[in-house]
Amino acid sequence: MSSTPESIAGAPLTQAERTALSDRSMIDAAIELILEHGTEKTTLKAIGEKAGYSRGLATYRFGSKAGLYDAVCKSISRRWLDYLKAGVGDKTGIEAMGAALDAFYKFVTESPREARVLQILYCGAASPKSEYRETSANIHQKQQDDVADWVRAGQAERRIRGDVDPQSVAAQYIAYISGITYLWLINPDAVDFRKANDDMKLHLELSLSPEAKGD
Amino acid sequence: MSSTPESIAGAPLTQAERTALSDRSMIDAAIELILEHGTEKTTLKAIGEKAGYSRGLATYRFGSKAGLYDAVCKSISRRWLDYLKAGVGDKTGIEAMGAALDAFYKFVTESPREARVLQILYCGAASPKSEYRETSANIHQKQQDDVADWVRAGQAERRIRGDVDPQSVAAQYIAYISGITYLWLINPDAVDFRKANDDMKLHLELSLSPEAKGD
DNA sequence: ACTCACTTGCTTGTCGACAGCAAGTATCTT
DNA sequence: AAGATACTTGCTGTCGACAAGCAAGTGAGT
Repeated sequence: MSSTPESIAGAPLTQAERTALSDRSMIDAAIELILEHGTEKTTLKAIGEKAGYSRGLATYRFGSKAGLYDAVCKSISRRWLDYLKAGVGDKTGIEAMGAALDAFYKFVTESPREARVLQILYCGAASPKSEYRETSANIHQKQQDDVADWVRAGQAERRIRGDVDPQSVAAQYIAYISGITYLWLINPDAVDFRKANDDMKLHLELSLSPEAKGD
Repeated sequence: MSSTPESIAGAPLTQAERTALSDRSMIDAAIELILEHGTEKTTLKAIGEKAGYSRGLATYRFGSKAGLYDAVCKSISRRWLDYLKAGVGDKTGIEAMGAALDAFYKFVTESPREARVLQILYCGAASPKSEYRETSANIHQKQQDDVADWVRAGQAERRIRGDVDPQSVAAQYIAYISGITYLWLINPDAVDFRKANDDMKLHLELSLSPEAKGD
């Protein structure tokens, strides 16, 4: 009976390859199932079996349901950061903020499933005793700090008015993205991402550019 | 043996009064427990017993855990709408949007527990099969429509530039409130609500008022 | 105003499903 | 071959849900 799952295709896998494969499979299965049933109604048994393993592997590997969701969260976040990096490059100021909105739109349209699941997980992190709350808080904090840096750089180049507080602008910007994604999640038809982002870009221009009244 | 829970205080209660009392008690208990443990780790047994009843009453009365959370969501929403009405009155345009931000700040500072729980419940509504998703979607949609009306009224009075789309501005505005509340929830120290709202008001002024360049 | 049939509020017994754990088996590694 | 590591299976306590039962409230007929 040499037809173990791995050896069917030929060469046997190393231990490292086996764990990498089962990790990937279970994270993918989790994404699929969260999309369909949400985080609460998705069971570890369903995840393990959909990935082609036993009901117990997910717990064994990730320690707990929250541990698995934390891994999924980090996995999708990495993908999103790739989009972000590719879109923004080393732009700064209003330009960077506009490019990030475009990157986000691209992420949502090209990988809507990942985007949805990421937002669902972020929402789960809002619960008082969520075990991956730190993960969400750190990601949001880092993104907010990056935006604040863009604003500061823009101010240094005199392309953003000097009397705005970078941290506050960044908070507002991140809040918009988080909020619009939530609205899209609970009522996809009610949100026109393209239009909302274009309007946001216009408003950023109007409220941040130094040419306007004041400053 | 006339010392039933109700008759201790004197007059016996009517059926309607009894349900009103137990409903209220259970909703209050749920708010308390959600604050402490989140929605998932709060049990119906704990809610019923904290309210002074049996483990089974919550299920019996609200049908399911989701049914109870739906009731809590609606209960807190009503309170928030009171704040909103009192703060905005019949203002319109940018003024109304500023007043709503002030009302929201007041709600968050005066009833932080309710505000937190409401946001936690909204987050729970993001899950694909959440049974109170409709409730959240409706509330957000209605608020967005109200804001759009303020914008239209402001445009009619020539106090808001005519070339912005009311629906889009409203979406952006609601997204900001939703997003900043989420950020506050997962990391309360990182959000200065007062400052963020003041900045938001300034940016609304800059991007919506017709005196600026263009239009 | 008393009572008896009926309704409604609430509790308790029970069940299937779940997350998590520990002990066991199969597969790699040296 | 023998140890290490990937994975499975047996088990337990707890959960939400349901249904049957109990107790308190209600109202029509006398």
